[in-house]
Amino acid sequence: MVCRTPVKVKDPTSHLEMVIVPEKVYVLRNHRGKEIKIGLFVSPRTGKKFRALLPDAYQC
DNA sequence: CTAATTAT
DNA sequence: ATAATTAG
Repeated sequence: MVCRTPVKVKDPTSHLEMVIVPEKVYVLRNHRGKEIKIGLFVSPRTGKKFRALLPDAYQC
């Protein structure tokens, strides 16, 4: 799932709230059916990669 | 602890 | 191979 929709996430490295497009998005579903969405991001400031929770209603 | 993904 | 990510 490659996305273009910007999301507001907190960059853990710079501790800044930023609106960026996730590089990759995937869903975690445990054996009990609980789902969460994770985005893989690259911080434009540090170039560091990080993962963050996405809003449940996020679409690419 | 589990799930999926991928950078390290 | 392991960390990181969330929530219950």
